[in-house]
Amino acid sequence: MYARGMPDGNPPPLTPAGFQVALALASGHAHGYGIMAFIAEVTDGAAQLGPGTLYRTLSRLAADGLVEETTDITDGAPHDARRRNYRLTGLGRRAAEREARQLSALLDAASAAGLADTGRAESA
Amino acid sequence: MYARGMPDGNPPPLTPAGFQVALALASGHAHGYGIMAFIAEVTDGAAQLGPGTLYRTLSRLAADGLVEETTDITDGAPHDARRRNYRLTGLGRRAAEREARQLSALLDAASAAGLADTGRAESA
DNA sequence: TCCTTTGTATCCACTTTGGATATAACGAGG
DNA sequence: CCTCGTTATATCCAAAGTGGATACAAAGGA
Repeated sequence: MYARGMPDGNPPPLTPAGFQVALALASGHAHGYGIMAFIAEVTDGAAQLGPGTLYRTLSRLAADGLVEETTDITDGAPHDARRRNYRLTGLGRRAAEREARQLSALLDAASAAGLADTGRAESA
Repeated sequence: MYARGMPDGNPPPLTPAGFQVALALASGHAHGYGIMAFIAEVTDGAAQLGPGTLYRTLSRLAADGLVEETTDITDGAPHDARRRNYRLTGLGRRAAEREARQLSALLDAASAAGLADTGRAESA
């Protein structure tokens, strides 16, 4: 029995913060501080992921098997012993993909309702 | 003083449920039950907005001036006295638009990270 | 009449979040 | 070497948001 979602089955739903963390990891940011910076940058400061939410979310994701800590050093970075690096597991990736699909459906509806400057397919 | 956000200034951020409700209203669904059905339909049953969250969210949005109750009957519907109809205010619309923009930014990042089957601009 | 569906409302327990606080290693400058 | 600002992780508390059960009642068809 795992905390949520079977490792081989369907991934559990992601919280908003969980999705943001997964997105940052998928974008090549491996450690906490980098994740915070990335999210702030992508959303232009609008969505701020504070340390409380961030580290709690990381542990939860790890406990659920969506994320795992890595030991391999990202060479290019000067090796900071304080850093803890993570990567998405297969399950975590599937969870993020699913969440993205759902958000996409909502945004399509938003476009249809005239709430979004349709960067999405509006025609046809 | 208003609960959150000035009526003329910047709208307050929407909760996930708040965005869904606003989206449903913008899509022409005026009352609670219809909103629930719409969200379930759009997300293909994945995101379920239960009655607890729904009605609580509606009152909160109303208290914050993002939504207002309407008395005008949507003719075409057989007039059901039980229904309470709502519409988005200007402030509410701006809040929803902003939220859509933010989600859009996150989804763009998700596309860039290979998490989404890019329905969005990937080319160029 | 009876039963199902539509419709709104409220309650409780749980999860999630935001923000403050603490602690410490890193790196640059003096 | 010492100090200071930044990077970095961790934990705590109070507040906010959510999910689901429960309740109640009107509408409408059989």
